[in-house]
Amino acid sequence: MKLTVEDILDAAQSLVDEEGLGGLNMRAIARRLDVQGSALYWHIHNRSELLTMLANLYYQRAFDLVPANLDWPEWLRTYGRAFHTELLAHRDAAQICGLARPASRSVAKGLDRLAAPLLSAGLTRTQALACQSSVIALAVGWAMYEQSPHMKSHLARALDIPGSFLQGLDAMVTGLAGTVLPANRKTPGRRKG
Amino acid sequence: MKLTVEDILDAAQSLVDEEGLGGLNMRAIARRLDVQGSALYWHIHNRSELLTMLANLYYQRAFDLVPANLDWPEWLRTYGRAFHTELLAHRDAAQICGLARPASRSVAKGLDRLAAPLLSAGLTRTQALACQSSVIALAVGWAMYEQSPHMKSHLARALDIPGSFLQGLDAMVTGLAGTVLPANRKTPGRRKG
DNA sequence: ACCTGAACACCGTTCAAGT
DNA sequence: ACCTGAACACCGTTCAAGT
Repeated sequence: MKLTVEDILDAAQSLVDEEGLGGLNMRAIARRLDVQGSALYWHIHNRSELLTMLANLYYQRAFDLVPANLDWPEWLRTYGRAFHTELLAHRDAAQICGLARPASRSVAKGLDRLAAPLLSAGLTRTQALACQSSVIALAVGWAMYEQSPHMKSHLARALDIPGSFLQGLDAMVTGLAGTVLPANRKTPGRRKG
Repeated sequence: MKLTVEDILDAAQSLVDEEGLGGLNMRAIARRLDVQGSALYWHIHNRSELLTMLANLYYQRAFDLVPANLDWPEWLRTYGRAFHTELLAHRDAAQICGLARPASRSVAKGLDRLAAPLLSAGLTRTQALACQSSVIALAVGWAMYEQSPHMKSHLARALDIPGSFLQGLDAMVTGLAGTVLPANRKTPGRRKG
C-alpha cells in the first residue's frame, strides 16, 4: 500500500507516454498515485532525479535484450538497434536521456557494464567506451528527431526513417570494426560467461 | 533603438551561454534588453519558437563553414565536424536542437539546402537525406553527452572525447561511401555553382 | 506599431504539522 | 517513517491600457 520509487517511476513513465514530457509535472504524477505532490519528495530528491532514473531504465532494458555471446561488432550493432527501439517505445525518451544528469555512482558502473562485452572480446577499455559511446550517440540523436512530431512527419515523407538509421548504424559499426582492430578482424568467438 | 528579433536571439543565446538552458526565461531575456517580459511577445510567438530559431542558427552556421567543392563523403565529414564544433560552442545547444520544433517552412527548405551538395554529387534525394540525417544525429547525440557536465567529466576520464567522435564520424562516412554508391566511388569532382 | 503593468494559471520545492 | 496542507518563489502567456 505504501508509495515506492517504482510506483513513482511507473506513474511518471505512463504519464509521459500519454501526454509527453511537457505533461510530466509532480502534481500530475501524485494525482495518479492518490497522494499530494509533496509526498513524492519523501522518496525522490527532485524532478531531475526522476528523469535520470527513467533514462537509466532505457539503457538497462536495451542491454538486457542483447545476447552476450556475439562477436563485438555484432554485439554493438544489436545493442544499437535494441537501444533505439527502446527509446522509440517511450515518448520523448531521447529528450529525457539528454536531460538526465547521470546518477551518482550508477554512471560509472553502468558505462563499464555496458562495455563489458566489448572488453571480453579483446578491445581496450578506451576503445570499448569510444565505440559504445558513438553507437549510443547515434541512436539517441536519431530518436530525438524521430520523436519530434513535426520533424518526423517531414522526414518520413522524404526517406525511410528506420532504414536510414540502420544504414547509418551498420556503416558506423563496420567502419569501427575496420579501424579499431585492424589486425584482429575475426574475434575468437563465443566464450562461456 | 527598437527591439528586433535579432536582439532577442542575441540576448537569449548569451543568457544560455552564461547560465545554461535552465536560466533562459522570458523575463531574464527582457531584462537584458531593458523591456518588460511581455514586450517579447510582440516579436515572437512563444519561448518554443525562440528555441527553434536558435537551433536553426546552429545548422546554418555549420553549413556556411563547409566549402562546396568537396566530394560528397568529404563534404559530409566536414559538415559533421563543423556542426559538432558549432554545438559545443554554445552551452546546451544539443538539448536546444532536441527541444526545437522545426520552423514552419524553413525545415523543408533547410533540409534540402543541407542536402544540396550531396545531390549535386549524384546521390538521390533519399540517399542524401539519409546520410545527412545520420551525420547530424551522431553529432547531436555526442554533443548532448558532452554538454552534460557530470557525463562529460566522467567520459573524459575514460576516453579521448573529441577523438572518439571523429573516429565514429569517419567510420560512418566511410561505411556510407561504400554502401550508398558502391559503383560510383569516385565522384566527378568540382562543378561550378 | 510597439510597449507597459498587472494579472492568470501553473509549476518545483519546502516545511511545519499531522498520523 | 511517511504523508498532508499550505505556502513561497518563479514561470509562460495574455491583454487591456498606454504612447
